[in-house]
Amino acid sequence: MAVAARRIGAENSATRLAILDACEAVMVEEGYANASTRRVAARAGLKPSLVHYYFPTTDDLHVAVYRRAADWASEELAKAIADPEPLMALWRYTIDTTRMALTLEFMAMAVHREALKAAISEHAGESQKLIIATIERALGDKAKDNNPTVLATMISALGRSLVMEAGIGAGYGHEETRVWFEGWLKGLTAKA
Amino acid sequence: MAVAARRIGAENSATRLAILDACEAVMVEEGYANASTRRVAARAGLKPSLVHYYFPTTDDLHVAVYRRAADWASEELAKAIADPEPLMALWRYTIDTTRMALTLEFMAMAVHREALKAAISEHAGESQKLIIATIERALGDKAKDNNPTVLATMISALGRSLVMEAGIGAGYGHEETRVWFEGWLKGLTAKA
Amino acid sequence: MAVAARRIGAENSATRLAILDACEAVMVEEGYANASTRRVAARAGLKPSLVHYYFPTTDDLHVAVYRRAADWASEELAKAIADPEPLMALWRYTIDTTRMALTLEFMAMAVHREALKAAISEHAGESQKLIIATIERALGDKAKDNNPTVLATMISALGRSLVMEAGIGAGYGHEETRVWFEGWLKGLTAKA
Amino acid sequence: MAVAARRIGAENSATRLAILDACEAVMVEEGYANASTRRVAARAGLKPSLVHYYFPTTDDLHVAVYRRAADWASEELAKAIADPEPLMALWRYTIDTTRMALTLEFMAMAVHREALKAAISEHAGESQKLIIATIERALGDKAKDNNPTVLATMISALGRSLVMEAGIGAGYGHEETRVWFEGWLKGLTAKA
DNA sequence: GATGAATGAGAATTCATTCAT
DNA sequence: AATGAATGAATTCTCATTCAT
Repeated sequence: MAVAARRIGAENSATRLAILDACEAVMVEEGYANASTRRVAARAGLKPSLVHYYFPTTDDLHVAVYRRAADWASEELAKAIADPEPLMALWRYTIDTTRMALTLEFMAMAVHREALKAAISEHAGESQKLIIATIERALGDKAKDNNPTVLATMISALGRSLVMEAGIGAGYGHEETRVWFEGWLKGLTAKA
Repeated sequence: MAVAARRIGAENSATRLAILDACEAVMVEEGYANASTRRVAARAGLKPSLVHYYFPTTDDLHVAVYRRAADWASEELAKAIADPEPLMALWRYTIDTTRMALTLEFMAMAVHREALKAAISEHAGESQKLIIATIERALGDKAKDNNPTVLATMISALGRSLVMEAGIGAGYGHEETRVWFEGWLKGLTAKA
Repeated sequence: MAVAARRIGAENSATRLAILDACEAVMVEEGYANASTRRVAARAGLKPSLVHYYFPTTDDLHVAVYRRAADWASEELAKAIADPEPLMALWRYTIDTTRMALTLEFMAMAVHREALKAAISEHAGESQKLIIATIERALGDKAKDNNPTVLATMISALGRSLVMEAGIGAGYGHEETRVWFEGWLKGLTAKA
Repeated sequence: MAVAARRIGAENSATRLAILDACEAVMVEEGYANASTRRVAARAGLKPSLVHYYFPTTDDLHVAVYRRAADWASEELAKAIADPEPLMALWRYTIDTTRMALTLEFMAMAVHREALKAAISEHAGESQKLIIATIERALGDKAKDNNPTVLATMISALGRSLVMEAGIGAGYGHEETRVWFEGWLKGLTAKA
């Protein structure tokens, strides 16, 4: 678009943040399909027009919410990596329900939205590499017997599934698996 | 299943099936949020009123699509279980992209829709039990070293993640994991 | 679009015609830029949604109004051509203020709207050919001294200008020109 | 002109001129209906507020654009009149596509806008008188056989029609008429 | 079994305009 | 001289749903 880049005021104006918060809340509670500018505005106690003032298109809003969430996630990941027990910290980071619920909402949305696809894909790749490197470090010698890439993927996959099924109330056997997996993870680190 | 069929017209009228097909296609291609009765009608080349004639509410339609998909999935699962190599068949069943893409769409939708939550939860539970039993049988003695419940959950989790990330174009390290996991699965079965 | 052609009921349902009438009126009185579905609905005493039911997009509505007007114009032209004094009848047809005001509105609109451009272009070409043929016939021998194509173009050009400037309240010298031109036209026919 | 200038800031500040240029461009390319302050601002690479700073209301902006265009036109007309071959120069001035396209846009707009109606009407009257006087002078004795007022009106009418139809891609027979008319005009002047 | 008509709600934008700084 | 914030009104369009035939 030819439009002069509409950087609205401070990237961190209180209003802007309120809108992002509201949108995030609506997404988690009612699903991405319901995160309309109207609903978000209502949730934030603002006029719909104001939402459009800060985020010209609904897509812009969604992407902005994603970016902020992704940035937070990166920070959390950085902390986890710095933990004395990085594997367990990684696992806790992965099954953090609140964050993961939002992530899953974005993943569902992204399947049909190019703008998000790109953003998520990039962030996911970076995180994944970081995680693999951390696991490698954490395992030390044991990395030979336990492929870090495989382990990283397993952790994400399992974490996602647990949160996902908790969301639908399904999940027969998940508690049992969680317990077993945590025990196994601890075993890995303990001897390492 | 708990949901009462609010269907009108023959259960298997060609029109009814065409509507279900169209709805499924829209869901996979454009996401559940876009599976409106109008879009589905357009896709099927039918009038919107006709869709409402068969499925009074949009929810009825979505649930009907889910029910049919779940029934198909159950049949596929039954076949997999009967396979001479049940573990590998289970794995192939799990990572069947087309089916899984639809399933993921339903899972995303269900988080915010009670009617589906119940339906999915029930079906998932039944499948899971069947899968666990199959794994137990397939492993025989080895079931002691490889908890079948954990294995079942791992298979689903990994399968879902692979399909999910393929959908977004993300997935660093997934191919490597898939290869490793299939090898490991084969190893299990080979000796079993 | 994949949508099943949405032929709404009888091409001549009363409602449909009321909408076309209202749109035409708004266009003439407030200009094409104000012929919004809302305004048209208000004018017709109908709900805006109903307008969209009959004309999915605003463009569809505008084009439909144009087509009807063009059909009417063709009929009027046919009558004029059949008149015992075709040249004068043609002139009267050309400076029919009501019709011409609408035509001018469409021409202004068409400059920036492809769908209309094509429709107008086609209709104008057909009419022009008919008019030229008529003039040729009316002039008989005199066609040698008065190029029918030129005359046809002059008649349209002058007619348009007169109506146009009457609309703006400008038009110094137009009355004088009109009188002179009509006298000249009469002279042509008289001797012919 | 009658309309009071509601201008703020220097009459010729670069910004003000940039806004006028942008508005003119939008009008020609997208039509007056799309010459909103926002679109104009975007086109000029400026903030919408700035446009309102220079032109409090949208109408002010449109009128200012018209005024400038009218002034330019008057200058061009003056040059044409001073030409050794004033009739041909007048004709070239009339069918200058760029200028005429803008004029037609204003005429279409003026039909429904009082402020413009007055401005255009006044300017058109002045120009017309000037043109008639010029033709009278150019024709000399021949003015008896070729009514200058009629000729002036013919020239405008034909010029407008040619540009108008070129804009819509219509115009069967227009080229032929143009050639004939130019020949005729030359004939008039040659012998004069 | 099917469909046309109608409606109210909601969604995404766009816009002109005001105001405080 | 310029601009960010805010707002209310309009606009186009989509949707689910109801109803009468």
